[in-house]
Amino acid sequence: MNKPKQNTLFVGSLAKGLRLLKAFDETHTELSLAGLAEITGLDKSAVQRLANTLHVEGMLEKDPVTRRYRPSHAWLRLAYAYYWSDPLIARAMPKLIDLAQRLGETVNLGQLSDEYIIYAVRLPCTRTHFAASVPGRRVPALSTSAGQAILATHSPADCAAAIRDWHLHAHTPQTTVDRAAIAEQIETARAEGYAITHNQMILNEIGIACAVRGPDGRAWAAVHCSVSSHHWDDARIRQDILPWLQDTANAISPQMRV
Amino acid sequence: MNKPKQNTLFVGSLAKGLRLLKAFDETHTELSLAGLAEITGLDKSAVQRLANTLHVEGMLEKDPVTRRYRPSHAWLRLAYAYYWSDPLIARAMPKLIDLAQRLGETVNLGQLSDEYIIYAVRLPCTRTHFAASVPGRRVPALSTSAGQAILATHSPADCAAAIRDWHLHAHTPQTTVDRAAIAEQIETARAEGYAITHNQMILNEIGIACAVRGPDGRAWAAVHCSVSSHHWDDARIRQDILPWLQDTANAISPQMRV
DNA sequence: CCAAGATATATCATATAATGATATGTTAGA
DNA sequence: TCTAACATATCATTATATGATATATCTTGG
Repeated sequence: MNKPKQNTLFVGSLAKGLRLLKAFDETHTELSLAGLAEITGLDKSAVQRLANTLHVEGMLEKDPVTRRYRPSHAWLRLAYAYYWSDPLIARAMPKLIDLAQRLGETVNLGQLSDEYIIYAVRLPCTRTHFAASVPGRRVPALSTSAGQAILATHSPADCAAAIRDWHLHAHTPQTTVDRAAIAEQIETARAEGYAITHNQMILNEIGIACAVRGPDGRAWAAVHCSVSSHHWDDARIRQDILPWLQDTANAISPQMRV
Repeated sequence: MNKPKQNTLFVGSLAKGLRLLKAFDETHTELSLAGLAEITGLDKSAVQRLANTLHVEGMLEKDPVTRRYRPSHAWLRLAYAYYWSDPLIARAMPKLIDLAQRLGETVNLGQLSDEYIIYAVRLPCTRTHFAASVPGRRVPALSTSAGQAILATHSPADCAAAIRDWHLHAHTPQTTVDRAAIAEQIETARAEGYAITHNQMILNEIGIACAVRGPDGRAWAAVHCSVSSHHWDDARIRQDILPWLQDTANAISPQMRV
């Protein structure tokens, strides 16, 4: 039917099965066969067989009464395997815990994943919206302080390309969609060594981030702190949060050769 | 070749692909083709095709130099989808955050998953071992305070069957492997309304848990707190932790019909 | 309460697409 | 440099996934 990839070492049935898994997100928390068929673009029969297989294999929960499918606990186990596989997580975790306790504010570890920042670790210290309290959320990198702090460590060329090409999405009316303005913010971040954003993902939210640099000086992750503008202003953030944040980011960064 | 399940609505290729995903865990953080073949029991060619497919579809990262495969960020996104799909998580999260802040100790939400407790939410407030700081870990239910608190809400028959049949694993030299002793502990939990365990997963660790009951009175989840026996004894736990823990568990439990 | 529409489940002949053996290319270690 | 282990590529074969269709079941509105 569709032949999107190279042949003979690409197993289409497996790829289709993965489409079912990826169909679930914030807005699709449980799906019927028909719903799955619509989202994935697969025909009824295929969805039936694939969903049944995933159910038998423990990857999909099935409500016996509504017959709808939901993600299973296996999805959490995969995340657990991820955490062990990424050495950065193990190095960062104890320091992030200390930081969160010291600040009393929500602390995150954001990682660059293509054009997006994915929050791999979240340590919420205060009630926030749900999306900010569970790991795995993915948001456009340009709109986040973490993304800006990371990009500020990349070469000017890579950085410019990112500012030009990467996706943007106005989560709030005040989300910065002007790419020139974003370029300026990143330049500031390059000069100052940290990034601050306002009202990007949600109103009255201030994000502040310091990059976790690799041995070559470039960063692929950032320590990030999210606070409410009701309780904090930029001056106090710079005074009471920034120093600890920078220390933590530096401590996580692997030692450079002297 | 192998025909383990019913036919015609079971897609073998998809099931095999899932075997590759499940091959990764604490001890297998990155795997070569040969390693994957060994763990999954699939032949070289199958592993080659399936791994390539998972890589192309973004489910496996591939180190260009070692040619080894690792879990990708997509695994975290699946967890994110899970969190949205489980209504208990949304209800529990803000209350767990409050509890963790109040206690200053690590707070977890454990859910019963077959014979195991899977820690869906972890809010570490103090440095612990890595396994206890990231969500998704699965441990035998009988060995955890969360599992005992949950089982104590089930019918005596179900409870007895669980104590008889469920898997046990001695994570420490002091892990309780005597099923009669576990039965007693669960009876105590039934009477007291909470469960306490010592040195089950790691030495010098005290676990305390209160069940989150459903509308029918039975529980499938528990709020759990893990503290060090160096800093806490049972008396102080009962006085300074237990009341808050119980309040939180009750607040998460859906209202019963009056 | 019943009928109509939607949705889930089951069946089956057909050819596509997965299979696994083999061959070639590449890396790492002695 | 040679050798062993591993990764990648190729290909004929048929087993396996496919999707159309038929039946059962649930849901909804009159």
